Amino acid sequence: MGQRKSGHVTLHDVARACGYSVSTVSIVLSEAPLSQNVAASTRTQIREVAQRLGYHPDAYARSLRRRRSLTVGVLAYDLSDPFCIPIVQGIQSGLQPASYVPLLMDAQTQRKHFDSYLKLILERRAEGVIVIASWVFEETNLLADIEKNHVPIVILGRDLTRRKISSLLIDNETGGALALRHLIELGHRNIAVIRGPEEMFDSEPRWTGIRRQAAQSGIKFDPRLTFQLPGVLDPTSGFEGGRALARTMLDAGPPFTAVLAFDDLTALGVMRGMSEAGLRIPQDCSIVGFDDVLPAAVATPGITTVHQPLQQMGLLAAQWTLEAIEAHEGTATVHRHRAVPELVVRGSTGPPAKAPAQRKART
Amino acid sequence: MGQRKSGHVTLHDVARACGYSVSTVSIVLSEAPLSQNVAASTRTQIREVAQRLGYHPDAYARSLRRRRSLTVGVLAYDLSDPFCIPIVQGIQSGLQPASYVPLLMDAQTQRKHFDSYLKLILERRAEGVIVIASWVFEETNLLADIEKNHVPIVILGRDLTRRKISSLLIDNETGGALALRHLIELGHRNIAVIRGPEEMFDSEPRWTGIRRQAAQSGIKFDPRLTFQLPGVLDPTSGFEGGRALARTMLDAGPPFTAVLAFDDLTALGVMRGMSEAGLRIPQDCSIVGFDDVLPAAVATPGITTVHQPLQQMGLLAAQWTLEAIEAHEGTATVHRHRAVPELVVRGSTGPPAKAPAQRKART
DNA sequence: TCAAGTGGTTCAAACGTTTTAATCGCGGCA
DNA sequence: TGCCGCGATTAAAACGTTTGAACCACTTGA
Repeated sequence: MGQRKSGHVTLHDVARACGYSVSTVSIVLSEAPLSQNVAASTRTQIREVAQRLGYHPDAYARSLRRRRSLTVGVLAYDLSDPFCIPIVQGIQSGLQPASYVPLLMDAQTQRKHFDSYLKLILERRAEGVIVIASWVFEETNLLADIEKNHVPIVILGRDLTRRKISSLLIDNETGGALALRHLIELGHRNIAVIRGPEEMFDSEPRWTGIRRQAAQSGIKFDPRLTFQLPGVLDPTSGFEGGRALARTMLDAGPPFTAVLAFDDLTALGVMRGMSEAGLRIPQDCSIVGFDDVLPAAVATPGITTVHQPLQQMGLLAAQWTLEAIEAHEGTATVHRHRAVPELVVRGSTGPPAKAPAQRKART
Repeated sequence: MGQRKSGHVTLHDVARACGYSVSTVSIVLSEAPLSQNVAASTRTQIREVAQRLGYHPDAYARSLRRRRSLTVGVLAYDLSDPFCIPIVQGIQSGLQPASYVPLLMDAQTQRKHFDSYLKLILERRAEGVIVIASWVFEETNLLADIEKNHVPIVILGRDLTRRKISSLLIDNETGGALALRHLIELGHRNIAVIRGPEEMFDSEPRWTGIRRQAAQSGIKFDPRLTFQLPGVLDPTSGFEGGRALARTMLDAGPPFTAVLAFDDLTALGVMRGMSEAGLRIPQDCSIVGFDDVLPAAVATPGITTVHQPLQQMGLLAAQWTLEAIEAHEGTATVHRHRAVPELVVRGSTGPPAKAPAQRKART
């Protein structure tokens, strides 16, 4: 057809094809206020031609001129962690009504990706940035660049309010306490604990909450039954870690009737490990997880866990971002919110066995 | 500082700050061939100032001028389906080396999103489009628009080669046959089957493969043990469907020793349902899934399933796209590939029980 | 008759880059 | 002396839009 060098149909093409000027066509197709002055016949004609040629406005040219990208960068540390998905969906639905679009980037737990995607988001002139950071996220100096360019940031999973960055957190302490309390209320006293890896921000506060609750209930943890996951590479390593630790704790001595796992994948790993050792869940040993991700919900028995309102958190993050964009240069308030966790009781927990957990069969 | 109306630092700002012209600065910062002619001292000075001001080139202006966006649109039908994630990761790693960036959109199984995101991808001048379509994907006329604008498309999960669109498929027939054969080899004869919902493209060929294998092995399915999942809303509905059907099949008569489920989530649902009825997996009933998604791998027992090389498929899709972009207007070959499925045997299958499955306890 | 609308349409400048062609001072060469 | 080449830098046009201001041919009110 009448295509030019570039493969795309432009305003020019449409203008030429219907005999009007570029301006008129633009006014009509972008439904500018002025389009009321354009004769109705002209309007329909232009629209018709545009449709026929398959015209779509060039977002680059448009954003350049309008100086708005209607884009919010979303940087997730790893999409293959089921934890991220509901958050992203929440963000998406929060952005929707303002007709903003997420520019979604998956860092795949690699620092270099993290940096380059942050740069990319900046170059694409996202009007705001939302970072989902459960780890990897060390204070890049790119953050400084983002601030220099006056792009508002919201961070999920980490408190950076002291750096004037709105932060959205899970109340890990309360969550940890909640999980432990549940076990205690069921009657468990000898409880094995698996702490998260050092690199994760969630590990420490969760452990703090657990100890707080333990102290409050007059419970002591046997150090021989307190473990720590090694550094994480990918989300499934939590599973393998839990599985391995299950054997360790069965082999290495002291009796216990329940396991408090760092997160759901770890809990699932423990469940597998226990099962391989011939134990039944929850009759021989109760297991609690954390996060309430999909695999925990659809396992059998379902994993009792601490639910986090991930979707709402995503939504809120989106709203904060939009608000900050709106405020523009103005007084962008720095928010902080701790989402309240909720215990979800499923089949993996029950009253303690009379005889404490011990290996029943060999694999 | 010396900021203008727009919050962003521009080439102009840098030029003014260091006393050189915009051209020189551009040449240096974009490392154009000409930059060899620029005095070394000038170069370092410019770089230094740019760094200090936090300059990042405007992707909009740049792409507009260069007429390249270095972007490939990726439209997933639903990111919350764990099925999508490995594909997306594959795509990402396939795009990486060519320094293309995925523009990732999640249609969330909503038709309207699908359309508007496809439009958006077009407007953002993605140089190629990859569609992950297990359903919802009816022939939008937007597809025609994409073609009019000469943007190459690759589609995953559907054969559209007759419309000259490169298509990447799972060999559902072989996969279905594989799953059934496994059960037969274990000695199962009375097998319940759960077919996929009509709306999904995978349902029919998978069922065809199953019947082919059945005929070949001289097996007949009892129509009272052949079910179909109702239309799907979200990925978890497969779970609920399976759970409900487990009860149905136990209640409604004929004996069976194994269940062939449409996909992993359904299989997990069946497992839950069976367990609630007091049956043990695999002793009392074997279960096979399809897809090999994360929840199936980390459940206990692990779900025996048909693995699909999702990541490689994503990679391949990315490579095809890049190739088509490269060819540009030229002879873009239309590819078709059927990925070969592979059986993954886990704990959910075993030899048939002496006594066929039947309800043991009430919930 | 003239000024002031009015409805319909267009000019032209801008947005922030990239890139081709030009500019400029200067030493060397014939 | 005039010309060339050279190294360093810059002017200006283009990419596809949007938009305030202008334009034009009318009509209308005074």
